[in-house]
Amino acid sequence: MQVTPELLSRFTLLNPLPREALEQLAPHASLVRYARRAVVLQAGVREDNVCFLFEGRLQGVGFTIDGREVGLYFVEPGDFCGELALFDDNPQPEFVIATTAASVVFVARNPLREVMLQNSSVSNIVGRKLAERVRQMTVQRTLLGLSNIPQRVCGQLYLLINEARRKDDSGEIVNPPTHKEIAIMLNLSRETVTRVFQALQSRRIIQRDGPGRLIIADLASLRHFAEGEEEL
Amino acid sequence: MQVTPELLSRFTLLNPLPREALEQLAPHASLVRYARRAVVLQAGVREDNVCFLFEGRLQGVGFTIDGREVGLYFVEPGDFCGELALFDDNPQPEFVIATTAASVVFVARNPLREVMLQNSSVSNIVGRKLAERVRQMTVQRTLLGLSNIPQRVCGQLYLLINEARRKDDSGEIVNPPTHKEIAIMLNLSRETVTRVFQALQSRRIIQRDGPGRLIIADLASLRHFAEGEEEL
DNA sequence: AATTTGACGTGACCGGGGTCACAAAACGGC
DNA sequence: GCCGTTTTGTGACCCCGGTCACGTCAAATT
Repeated sequence: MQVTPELLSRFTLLNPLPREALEQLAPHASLVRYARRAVVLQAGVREDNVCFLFEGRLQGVGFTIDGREVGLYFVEPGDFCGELALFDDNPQPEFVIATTAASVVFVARNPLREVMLQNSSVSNIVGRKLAERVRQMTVQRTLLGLSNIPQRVCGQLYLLINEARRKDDSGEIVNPPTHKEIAIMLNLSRETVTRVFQALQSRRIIQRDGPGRLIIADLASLRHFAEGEEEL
Repeated sequence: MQVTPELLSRFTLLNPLPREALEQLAPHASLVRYARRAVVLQAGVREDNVCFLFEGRLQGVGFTIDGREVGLYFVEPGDFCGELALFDDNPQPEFVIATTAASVVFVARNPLREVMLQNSSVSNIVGRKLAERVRQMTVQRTLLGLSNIPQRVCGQLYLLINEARRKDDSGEIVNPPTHKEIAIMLNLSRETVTRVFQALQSRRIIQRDGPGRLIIADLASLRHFAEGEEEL
């Protein structure tokens, strides 16, 4: 489906671009809808598109040699993935999979790369974004160092809230990831995540609200657990 | 200590730079020696230098809330770290520590950034390097997904050889990391790494050669273990 | 040479999270 | 609404890597 410059400008990465650049990119962009579980980006091959998420949620996923899934990061609406293709011609290192029905905007890599080079301020923006991803990966890796498992889960939950809306002492996660999706992010089994969630629910810290909405009723307590000031 | 353009050009990142750019950078560069265990880059503060490793080995290290060390990556001679400062003003996310006595070349971030911007081909090189780091982190994270622990250790060992010299079916690691340094990379205890090393030594797969040299006698077997085709 | 330090080696114990096996509930499509 | 599919919930068992507590050894420091 065709994409307008206006749609492109709604992404934080592209928003600072001058109008002309957006018009240059629009013909090389397309809007694609994916069902839950669909593969958005393939691992091991050179992907020729950068993928901007419009709605839904994506997850970067790797696989170990013995076939175990490894969760790498989540992509929230407005964010993007597959940006490594802008820097070199090496293959995409991980799969990107839709964890919910999602619509994404693909922008062809070569035109985007040209825009990046011509507009020197833009390559800054892209670089800044990539740097931010490295920081995210570092935080995520540090989470895995926690030997207290409930703490690890709480830390992940807290990160997920940051990415979404957050109020003073409560928050919510729309279309929360499944327990399994969280589990592979944290090197845990799905059952363990379920048990931690149970404990948090019985303490009225989190609360399900129908389908696709998780309410954080007591954000302060969650942070305490995440920071290890209190044991679950 | 003063740094010559020639010294700068010995780093793969800076090597493609034109002579004039190197001369522009040299006055803002300095050679510093560090003892083992010294902190080369501080976490949580804005670092004003990019750090090029001349000799020795560095390790990126994070700390969990409960004080546990988390190994993030190794830096081998010729490589660099602290490059995130080139992209934004946010703090350095992790510590970088010398695992052996090391000499590094600090290049002030602002001049390097300017060289990067003026020489558009150079920003490509930096971006490419950053992309490569993301790929490395992805591989490292995937290693942690392996539930078979000896396999995990073998995989790490194999990565370490790649970064150093490697022949057809044998190799060596000079100044190998300590067991503890490997352990924190893999979310393992030091003892577990020791035991795996013992197993590999008794099978004549690896072999210590005095201080500071680890010989991989049977690279093929090591790869088999790393790929899970054989159980240790 | 004596002392200290840090790395390596090794055994015993134990606890917690993986695994397996189900059951229940929620979801989605028709 | 109904039914297949997916997700969530829960118990029992058990293995294996963490932890602790040493001992050994080589190198650096005095």
